[in-house]
Amino acid sequence: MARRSLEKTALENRENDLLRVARHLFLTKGIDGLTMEKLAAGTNYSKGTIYQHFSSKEDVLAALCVQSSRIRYGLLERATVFKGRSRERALAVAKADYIVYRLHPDYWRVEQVTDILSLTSKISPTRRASLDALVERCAGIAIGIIRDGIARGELILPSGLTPEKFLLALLSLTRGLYITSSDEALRHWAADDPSTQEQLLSCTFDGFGWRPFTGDWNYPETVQRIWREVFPAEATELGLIGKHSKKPA
Amino acid sequence: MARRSLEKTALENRENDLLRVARHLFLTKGIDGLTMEKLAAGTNYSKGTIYQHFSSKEDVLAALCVQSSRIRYGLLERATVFKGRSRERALAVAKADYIVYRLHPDYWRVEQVTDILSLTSKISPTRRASLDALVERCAGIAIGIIRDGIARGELILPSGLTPEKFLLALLSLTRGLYITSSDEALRHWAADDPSTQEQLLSCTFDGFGWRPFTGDWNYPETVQRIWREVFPAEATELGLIGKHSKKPA
DNA sequence: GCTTAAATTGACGGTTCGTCATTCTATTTT
DNA sequence: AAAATAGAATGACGAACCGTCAATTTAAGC
Repeated sequence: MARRSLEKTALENRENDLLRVARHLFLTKGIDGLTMEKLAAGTNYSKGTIYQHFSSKEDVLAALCVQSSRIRYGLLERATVFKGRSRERALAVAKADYIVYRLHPDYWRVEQVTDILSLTSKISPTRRASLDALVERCAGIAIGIIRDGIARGELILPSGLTPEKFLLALLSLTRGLYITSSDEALRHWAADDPSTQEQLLSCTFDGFGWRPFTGDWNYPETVQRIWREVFPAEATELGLIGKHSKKPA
Repeated sequence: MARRSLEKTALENRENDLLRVARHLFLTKGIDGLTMEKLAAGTNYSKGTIYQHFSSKEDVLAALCVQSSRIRYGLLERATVFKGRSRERALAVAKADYIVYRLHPDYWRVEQVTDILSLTSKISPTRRASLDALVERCAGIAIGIIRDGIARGELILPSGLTPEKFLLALLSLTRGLYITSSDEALRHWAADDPSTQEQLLSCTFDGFGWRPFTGDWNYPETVQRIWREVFPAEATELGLIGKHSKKPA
């Protein structure tokens, strides 16, 4: 049965090729620039072959989201093992999202667009299942840390607020901060610098009663530890860890 | 010159007709369901005529955003005259957004989609100018209230945080809460009930140091006042003001 | 070398966008 | 009233794209 069907790895390789080109097309030309024709032309496969991998153009986007979620999940798994208070670990989770945004802006944007356009119908069932499972697991990690904070008595949510609602607020903040191509005015002020995210997140954590509060803990040092201990490679790539590991003014 | 050109009101009426149908198409069938052909068929105008109003399909979306922004701006103007502490007025602004979301979900969704897809290029310049100006004015109202809070000493932002960044956080929260068609999981927990928004907003205001804090003020009463004094008609339409104006459990 | 089934292809039907030459309409001129 | 004219409306058309499928290619097995 050496050739009864295409070898598994060959299939996977081709799919990766296709997705790499798709990602590039999407990033450079936008969602309308990503067409099945161009995808075929850019990979030397025919359209028919592409449709053996993806059931539709939307399915291609979903496949990109799966890849993106895998990256995020990998980062989140590393973030969870960070030793520290629950709020420190939540900060590590936030940094994981920041890394996805900065190091994989193409993926970030794909997720944004796919999220907004409800293209559930044209995604192949198996891919939808994979994607749902991955998203669920990512959310589970965050919820887990929040629950842990509650269990340790470090996070005391106001009555009526569930961990899920709190997570929704945090996700909203993160996604809103890194929204691409919104009003120029706001974008201009928000910028991509990590300190803005840290400040806004600090205030939000404080507001929801997550101890230790901003004034009672050296969170800039926590951030440094996160970069060094959890995401050293990514920090280097982002230029956040130099020879002298001091935080620039 | 009675007929040198089509009368102004006639043109406007037709544009309103077109936009009403476009809105309906968009809401019921999604962005792909809104096509210029269907728009022509649904209004008994030909495609060529439609293209005298809108330079492209994206331009139609932008025109809908202009209408939406007008509605929002009208609500915001009313919110600003609310008598109370700065944080109370900020709450009124948040309720204005809630009204847009609940009473005009079609507009809300159009704004979401238009925001994400960067379709700046195909919008007619004059419409883009109108839209930018409106969005700017809406943001200006919110920024004004924030600045007022700072001036009165009721809001003390941490050093390094500007009013603009703070507003970005608030907008992110609002938009994130009312995001349509995201992960089913989170959507399910968040729901549309106003109390969730109020709770999350309260915590956020607290976290950013906006006095009086949640525990020091009767904000549920403020909410009641906002509905009664600022948005009575809308509250009735939403079923939030009944015969016995008590807040249901 | 022949058979056979899986893999690949690109032409095709169906849609949609945006244009533009043509047709229509109503006012102005003779 | 008839002709002239300019602005408004039309829909056929070219181009681009999606997703399909009959025809073709490829290579394994004998």
